[in-house]
Amino acid sequence: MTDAAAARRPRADAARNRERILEVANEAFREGGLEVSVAEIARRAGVGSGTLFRNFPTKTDLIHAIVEMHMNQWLDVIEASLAAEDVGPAFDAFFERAVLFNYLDRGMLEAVKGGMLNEDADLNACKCEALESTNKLIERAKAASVLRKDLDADDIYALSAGVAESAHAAVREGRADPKDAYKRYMAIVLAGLRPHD
Amino acid sequence: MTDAAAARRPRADAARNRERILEVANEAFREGGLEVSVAEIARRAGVGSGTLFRNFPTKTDLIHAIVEMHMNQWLDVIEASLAAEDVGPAFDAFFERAVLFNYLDRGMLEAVKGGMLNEDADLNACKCEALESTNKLIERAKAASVLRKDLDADDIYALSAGVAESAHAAVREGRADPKDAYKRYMAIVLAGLRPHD
DNA sequence: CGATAACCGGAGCGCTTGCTCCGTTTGATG
DNA sequence: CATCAAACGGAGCAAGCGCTCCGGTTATCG
Repeated sequence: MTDAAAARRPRADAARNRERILEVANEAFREGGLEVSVAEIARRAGVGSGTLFRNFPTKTDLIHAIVEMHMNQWLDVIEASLAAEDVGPAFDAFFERAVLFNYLDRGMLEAVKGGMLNEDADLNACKCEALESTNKLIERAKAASVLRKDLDADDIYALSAGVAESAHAAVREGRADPKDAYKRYMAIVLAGLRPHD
Repeated sequence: MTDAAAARRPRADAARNRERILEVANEAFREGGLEVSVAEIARRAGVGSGTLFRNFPTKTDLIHAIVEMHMNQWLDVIEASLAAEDVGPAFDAFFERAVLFNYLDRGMLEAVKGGMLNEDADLNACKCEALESTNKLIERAKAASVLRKDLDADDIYALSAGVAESAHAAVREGRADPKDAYKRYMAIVLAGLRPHD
């Protein structure tokens, strides 16, 4: 077993290339969206397209790998939010991170919109876990009366994506500093999320 | 002059084809977004691609024609909203129409997002006129205390696009009737748009 | 009812994209 | 250091795109 594992350990340069491809692809998709060509990514990674396709037989496979990476990081975010003390600020901070998740990464936003999470079993499992944990957070927020009662995790994620899109629109028109363009719209939606009196 | 005008009047079949192409393209873009191919539109219109390109030398030209069509209709919507009596309901109804404008037409949403309005002089003029009229409506809403004071027309359009995207997300997850999926999210944003007490 | 100019359809061009194939190079191993 | 499977790079393929070109068709009008 140890032999087999050792024998199958990839060559050093191969491992380095794989990592570099993921790194570069992540950055490229974040800035340029999923339509960035595979050739472009290979070029930026200083690698032939053959090498790229050996690691990720399909462009979709490459995207999946990156999405999975982000999803796992996201699960940590949820966990951290669940560990916070004050429910009100915790929910607001969580919502801000959800908005930023969509706002800062064109690729992820497009991947989610394109329904990539639903077509892959692993990612779907990840997503279900995230939804479940998020719903815990949401129930607490409802109990603390900082959130309308007629909303669930899916709604919150849908709304966070919407805020990100609104902010993108404002930036596109050159009417806001890209650094915090999302904040005004987020504040509006957060206000709308409070229980009505 | 009459002779020249008459001589240049297009042939009956040509005019019919042009209209049919616009009709079909509008529908195709609405449902499938701007990435619908020109060949596909020609096919659906029962026309050769040569005919299509004679009427609209560029795919962009075709899109411009449709966008202009919708923009003119939109100017009427604004005018009608300005003519309404009760400011509060008028603003809410206007916002709903803005949301629907983005929600029901993938092509228009993408055209706006792609910055097509800013690159064309005619459309840009149309857009400026729309923004100006919309700001009148907004000032009235502010005066009637149904709208935060720190917002303008661009903000409202950005937010309406965001609501449409949120609704699209909900529909994509199969969690809402496409017919009125936008209503819940719109209500939330509208609540957030009220002046804070 | 010709004659003719306007109009038609679709084959085909050039380009880009995701992906494959294969001759060459290179890191690991005894 | 020699050996060789493993990994490399990039030329090349098929498919799809926007767009052009041209031989055939047809609406229009004297």
